[in-house]
Amino acid sequence: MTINDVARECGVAASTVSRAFSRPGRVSAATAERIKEAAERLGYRATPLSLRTVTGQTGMIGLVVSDVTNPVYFPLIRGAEAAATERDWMTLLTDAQESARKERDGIDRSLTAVDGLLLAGTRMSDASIRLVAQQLPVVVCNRAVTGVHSVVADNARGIRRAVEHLADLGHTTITYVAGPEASWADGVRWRALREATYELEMRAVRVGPFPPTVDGGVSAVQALRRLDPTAVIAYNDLLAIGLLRGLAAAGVAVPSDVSVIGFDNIFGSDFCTPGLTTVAIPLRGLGGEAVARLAAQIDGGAGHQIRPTVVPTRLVVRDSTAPRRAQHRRARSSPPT
Amino acid sequence: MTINDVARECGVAASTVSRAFSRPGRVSAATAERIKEAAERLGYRATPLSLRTVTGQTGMIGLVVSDVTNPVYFPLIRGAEAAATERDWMTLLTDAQESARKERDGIDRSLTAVDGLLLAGTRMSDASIRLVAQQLPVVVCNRAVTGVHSVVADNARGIRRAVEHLADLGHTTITYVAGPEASWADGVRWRALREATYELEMRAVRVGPFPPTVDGGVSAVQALRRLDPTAVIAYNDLLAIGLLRGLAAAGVAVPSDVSVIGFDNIFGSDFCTPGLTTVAIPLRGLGGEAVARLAAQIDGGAGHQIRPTVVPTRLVVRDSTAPRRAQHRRARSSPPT
DNA sequence: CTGAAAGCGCTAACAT
DNA sequence: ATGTTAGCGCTTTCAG
Repeated sequence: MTINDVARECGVAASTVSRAFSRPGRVSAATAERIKEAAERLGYRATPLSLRTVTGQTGMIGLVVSDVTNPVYFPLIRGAEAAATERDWMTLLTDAQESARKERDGIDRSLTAVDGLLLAGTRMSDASIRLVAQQLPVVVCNRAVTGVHSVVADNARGIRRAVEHLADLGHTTITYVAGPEASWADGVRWRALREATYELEMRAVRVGPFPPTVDGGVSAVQALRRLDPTAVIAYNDLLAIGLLRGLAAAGVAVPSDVSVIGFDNIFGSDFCTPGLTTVAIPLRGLGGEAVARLAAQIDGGAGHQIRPTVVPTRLVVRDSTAPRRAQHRRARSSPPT
Repeated sequence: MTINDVARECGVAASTVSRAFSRPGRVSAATAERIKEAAERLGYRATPLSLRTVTGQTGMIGLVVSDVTNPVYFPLIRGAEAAATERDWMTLLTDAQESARKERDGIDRSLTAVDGLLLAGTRMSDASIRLVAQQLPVVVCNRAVTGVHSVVADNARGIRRAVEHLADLGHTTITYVAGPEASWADGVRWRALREATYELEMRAVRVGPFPPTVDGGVSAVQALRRLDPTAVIAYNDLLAIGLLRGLAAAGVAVPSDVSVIGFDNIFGSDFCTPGLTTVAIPLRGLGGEAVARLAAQIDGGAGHQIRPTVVPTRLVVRDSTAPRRAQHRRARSSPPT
């Protein structure tokens, strides 16, 4: 069923059928009606991909995530999907599976298929990203790359809130459990932590890096125990949840022995034990915002301001944080109160 | 950069360039080399979407999920993604957002863009699915539809194992907390539960339906408390995790007062409290298998056996199941042992 | 308001 | 082994 079949059926030219669909108003109401009716009857469906050859547009955007399996992306994907659908775009999903090569390949293959690209959690270098952005509209999520449009969370403010919260609870030293070194967010969070602790006259300690997974968190506990911290902020919730498990297994009580704070407020951070105090990012909104920025580039052409869009963060206090324990926990035999 | 630019650069015909890429061996090694070099230099990239007009193929498959936010789909999406990439296909993702209309729309829009369609957790009627399957290759995940290719988990065996496990623990009555009525899996699981309990001379009780979400599970607790069950099997893990939370809030101890079993083994079922005993589905494999079946249809043409591919399930025993409590729990004031 | 014709990037006959 | 030609489904001039 092509546009020609519909045209023949209605006794009009193919171009008229085309106009009836893509240029409403440039065709008389009567014929437009007739055409739509015939199209419906014949079961004709527009083939947006044909446009690629003639207009250069495909009506699709690419979404490359570093790992579809990571719960952080759930709301982000949905937000992007919804915003794309609203603009009548379809979403081409690519899972990099935490592999730089797969990511590059996926981007390469997307390049000619999409009108724009969303990069979420990319592991590529800034230079590589800029190279891609030269070829088509790109928006990077949760990372700032000079010269490339991006949408980032207000990491610094989130960390600041977390540190203040711990300060209120009487903590004086905060241990940061670091995520991957290639992660832009990890750098920003650690820096913000140092600044905030400095201002509040606290101490900051860093351990890691660790893989940003539950298992990574479990394995981090060993390093942590030597430090015997009273307050920990983890790079993200996955790591924090792993910490919770590892600490429980080691007989360290959270939050009475040590307070733990995560980042992202992912699915599961509310029903782990204890419920995780964490910095929430409006990931859904972030995804939508990213698509909006992409749309601005695609429709509006080049230029505009290239400064990152910043979405706010907030601290969600649950049960993994508590006042600092009075004395040193070495006397493991001390009876519980 | 088109095929023509490369052709001009090399002093050959466009068709030769085309052949150099898509029909290796039908062009002399020397020219092939020359062409590839020039293409590289000019930054030419193949545009697979153009093929749609001439070959009818797009090199993309569609993946429609009822809710991208549901953790069950993550391994499935990844499995499908990986299998598709292996075959050099790209994945067009559509999120139905639990809305039948959005699902229909998404499918409609995919129809002309993809070579085949994977339906995961579809809410459509069997008839509608068959209608779609008439228009292009379709594989349904986790649901059997006569006349349509499908990949399903061995729900019955999973339930059977769960029931046996509870029987071993001395339980005599099992309460099933049902999921959505439109869900094929819900029907199958409940039926299997009835059969298994019948064989083992136990009793089966059903409550619900409830939305298959954590909140749904929390709200199900009210209905459950009237029944005062000793063993519960929930439609899925989301529901089961909600149950765990609701029961804890109501002061009912799991597993000593009541055993709870879920289904799916989703992310989070291991770190909720207590760890959830659940029936695991190899979702990743299921997604890969579904793509394989799709490939068989696309390449191999029509026909073949249309019987569902069945992937195995297994029971993962964690901490939410225990021997049946000795006496009736009404005396809420009885001291803990 | 509508038709005719050209052309998008590419491949598939059909020649040579 | 390679060039020529036609044509895929669609939009876009350009006429009328």
